[in-house]
Amino acid sequence: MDYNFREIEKKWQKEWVDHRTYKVTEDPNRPKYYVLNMFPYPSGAGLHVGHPLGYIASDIYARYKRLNGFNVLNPMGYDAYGLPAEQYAIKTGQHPAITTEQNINRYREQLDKIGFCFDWDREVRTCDPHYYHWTQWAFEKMFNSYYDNDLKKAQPIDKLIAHLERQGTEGLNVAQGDDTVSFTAEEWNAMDDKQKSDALMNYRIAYKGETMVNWCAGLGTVLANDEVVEGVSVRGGFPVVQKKMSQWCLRVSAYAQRLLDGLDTIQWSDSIKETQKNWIGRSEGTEVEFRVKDSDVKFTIFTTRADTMFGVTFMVLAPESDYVSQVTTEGQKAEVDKYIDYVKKRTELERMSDRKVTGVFTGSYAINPLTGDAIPIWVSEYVLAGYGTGAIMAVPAHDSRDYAFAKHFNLPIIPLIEGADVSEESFDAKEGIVTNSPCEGKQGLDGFSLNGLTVKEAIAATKKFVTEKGIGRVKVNYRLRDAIFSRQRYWGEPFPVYYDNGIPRMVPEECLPIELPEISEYKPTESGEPPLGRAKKWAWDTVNKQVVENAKIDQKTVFPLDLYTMPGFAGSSAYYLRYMDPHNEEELVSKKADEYWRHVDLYVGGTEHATGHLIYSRFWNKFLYDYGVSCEEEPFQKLINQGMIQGRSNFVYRVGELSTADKPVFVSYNLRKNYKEVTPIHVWVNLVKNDILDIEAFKQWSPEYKNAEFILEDGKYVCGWAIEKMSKSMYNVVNPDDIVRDYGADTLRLYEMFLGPVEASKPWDTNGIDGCFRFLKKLWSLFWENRTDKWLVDDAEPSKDSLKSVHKLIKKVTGDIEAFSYNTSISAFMICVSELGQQKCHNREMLRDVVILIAPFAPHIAEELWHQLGEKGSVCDAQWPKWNEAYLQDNELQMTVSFNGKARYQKMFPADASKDDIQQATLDDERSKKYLDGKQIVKVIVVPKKIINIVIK
RNA sequence: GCGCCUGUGGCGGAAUUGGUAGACGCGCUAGACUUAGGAUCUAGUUGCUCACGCAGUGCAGGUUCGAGUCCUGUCAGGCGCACCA
Repeated sequence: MDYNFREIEKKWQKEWVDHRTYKVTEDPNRPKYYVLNMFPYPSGAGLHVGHPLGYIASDIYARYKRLNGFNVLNPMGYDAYGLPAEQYAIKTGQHPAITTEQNINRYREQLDKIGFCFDWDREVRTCDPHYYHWTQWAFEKMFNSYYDNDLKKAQPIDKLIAHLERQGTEGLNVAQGDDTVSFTAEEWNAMDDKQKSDALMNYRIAYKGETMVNWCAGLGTVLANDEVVEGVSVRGGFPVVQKKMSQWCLRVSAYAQRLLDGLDTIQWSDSIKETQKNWIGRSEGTEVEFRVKDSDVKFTIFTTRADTMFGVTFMVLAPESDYVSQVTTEGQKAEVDKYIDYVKKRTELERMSDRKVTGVFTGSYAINPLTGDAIPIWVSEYVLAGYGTGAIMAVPAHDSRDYAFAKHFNLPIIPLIEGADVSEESFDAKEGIVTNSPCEGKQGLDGFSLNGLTVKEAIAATKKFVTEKGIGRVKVNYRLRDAIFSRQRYWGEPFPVYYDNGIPRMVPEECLPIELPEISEYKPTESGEPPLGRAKKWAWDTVNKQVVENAKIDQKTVFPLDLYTMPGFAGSSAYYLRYMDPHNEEELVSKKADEYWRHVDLYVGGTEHATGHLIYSRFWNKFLYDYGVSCEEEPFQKLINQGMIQGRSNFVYRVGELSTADKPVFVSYNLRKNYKEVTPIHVWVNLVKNDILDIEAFKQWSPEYKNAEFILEDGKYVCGWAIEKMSKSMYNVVNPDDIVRDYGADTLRLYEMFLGPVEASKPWDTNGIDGCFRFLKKLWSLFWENRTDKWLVDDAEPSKDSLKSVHKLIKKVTGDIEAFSYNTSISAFMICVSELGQQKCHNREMLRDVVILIAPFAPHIAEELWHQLGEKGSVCDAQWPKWNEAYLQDNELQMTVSFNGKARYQKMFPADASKDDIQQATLDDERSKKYLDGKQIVKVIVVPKKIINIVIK
């Protein structure tokens, strides 16, 4: 009987579906394990071989855990909202739901062929109202919450309102917007609804704010910071400008410290933790208040170099800063306005590509609180409005940006560190002894001086001094910005928000979900409203039927609904919780399910989500944790980042001087140097095997190659190759379906893992796949003799060698899977199977263990062999074998004898020989005499089981 | 500029705590069986050398009886952040 993978795989995939082999339910008697893949966005292109890499890796781990007695949750679903379906809809008028559904079906078909152990009963789709119900619900919960800095957790907004009613903003320590507002209880109580609503927006975790946003005209929508790279949109590469707009935002910044601290409690790679740390950007410094000369205006700056306060020679405000208008003098107003106008017109891209020194003097002076000096206040775009306070003190001697500015505008530079030469460039290092603080002949405030201290000491001393004097305070700043949460798009979750006289109100919880309406066209409206502006009738229906009735408001009133939709990361921020209890209509996840599954134990996905999804969902989960909805503060315990699979393109070489329009001539790779005009042309990789072109297939590939001629080497046409991104235009996309058809799913699974470490990026190269295919055939031939079709399995006593081979394998594979070192596991399988073959071992027990071990990697063949061995049930429910150390021991040890660290010869010893025996026997050995030869023995080092090193002089 | 990671044959990649570098696979070479081989099997395959041997993990040093592994410097490639005060 041959290894007929087509029949085997078809048969078992059907059995698994029929028997619900992978269905999982909460079972308090078994330990749980939660394996999760980042769910895919179902794109129209379908899967290529790179996509399943992570799924296979996690599938192996899930199966391994199950074989070890764990109750394993391994779900799959779809991140179904997204831009491509919507852009396709704009072009063709086809509803994105239809496109998405088609793509999902295609994905599912492809996934099913690979033999994953997903529990499809738990599938979720972010675009399903039963699912986004809970996305909207979480948003409402965030709207109705604020962040208490003392308790370090989210709290119901009612608690804050009660505080405001009692004592205003007095004694409040909460996360809030950039402008700290304060008012009394009387003032609060005197406010009308609209004013109160506006004031609360400053505290809500989900809030609507007038903020600087990344506006992408090309996409017609705003974008979050992680969706913009180098001034252009990640999707589409359109330019992005900064614009002030009223948008929904999430106060992610409130959780900055917890997001940072949480990283120490989870097992993620250093590089991704580092990326998140950078993104959060914690920076400890000092805030100092500067008074404006001849004015009541005061403003605050943030600095990490408090030690340099004696060297401040000018101040700089961000162009967007509110202080600009307050400090600009009449005489400078025209020039400042002109400058601000210029800055506004520049896109992010321009700002980044040309870093010109620009700026303008406001006409005002600030008073340095330590020296009493009056220093000019400037405006420049190099100071960012979004970071710190949007204002800085400039110390040109010790900051390169300030230095460039000072040189350009001829402002003074005072060096503050002994021996620092600032004639050519600034001295930015945070080291040295402080001088000129204050300068000779001058006096610091109350005699304050930093001279003679190290930089570190000076920073500490200044912090202490300004705090005591009440002119400053220690402050921690974060680079992490609040997430802009609304998009001017159609294909996303609608906001459960309606407007009552301009006041945003949440749709009552019992009316959720607010379903995405049908609209006639997917473009923005003529008046510039988002696409949902076209859904007037729907808005009326929804509001009246669902909201107004419920709120018992006059039926004739039509409240406008919010016309925005939520961004892509909304739906992916809590999907791991929903998988725990996907059909629950009452809550996001039941207490019981959540407390059983708790959190994802193993999360597998790409690094590209490091500063997006992986930050947002940690934030989202922490918020839900504060309310006890999620019982773990960190959602993803261990994270594995699978590498990207690049494409391996093949080329044919067209010879210009020999080709005509209807008869092109191609030269084989190694002969191309013999011709002058040789043009490489991408050729579809499916027409090439082991870099040899299938000439007939190539001729049929395209009409223009019908009459092609070939200059061959050794009777073959050899193609060139290159590593490129896997893409249609390079003709290097490899479809897993083709591999499954030609080699089977088990070979595909093995080969994807054998390519290299899961975490490494590597090119797909089908050339090596035969090795894995051969291995499975060899495994098969331990059971069946191909020629005679004879069943070989017997119950004869296994030899010592066979026991050793199999137990070595058990030990190796167990260790390797735990370490996600799948490629070395497969090597071990190859060695073991080849050893058993040589030993002619067909022992039932040995083979049974091998079948269980291979089951996570190649489940189909394992299941088939399992049944042929006469075992009952599925191999999935077998018990993972344990190795026996006794079988692994040798009765003889082969050790290497070296002299002065140089290996010389091999020597055999009894396994139980003592160190002294080994040492003596080695010194007595004839071969040793040659190297000893009258030299003195300094030391003998015996490394157990490995090496004897004799140090001689 | 700051931070992080990686450098091993023709290729993908192996090497517990420092202990015979190159496992395993691809490719290549030779042989066997074949009408045939892009099937299968066997043997070989880091380089130089007929050989004994010698050299060898980006480069230069260091620690050690012994370094791919540890330390210092340096070069190259990749990733993240970036006018963040």
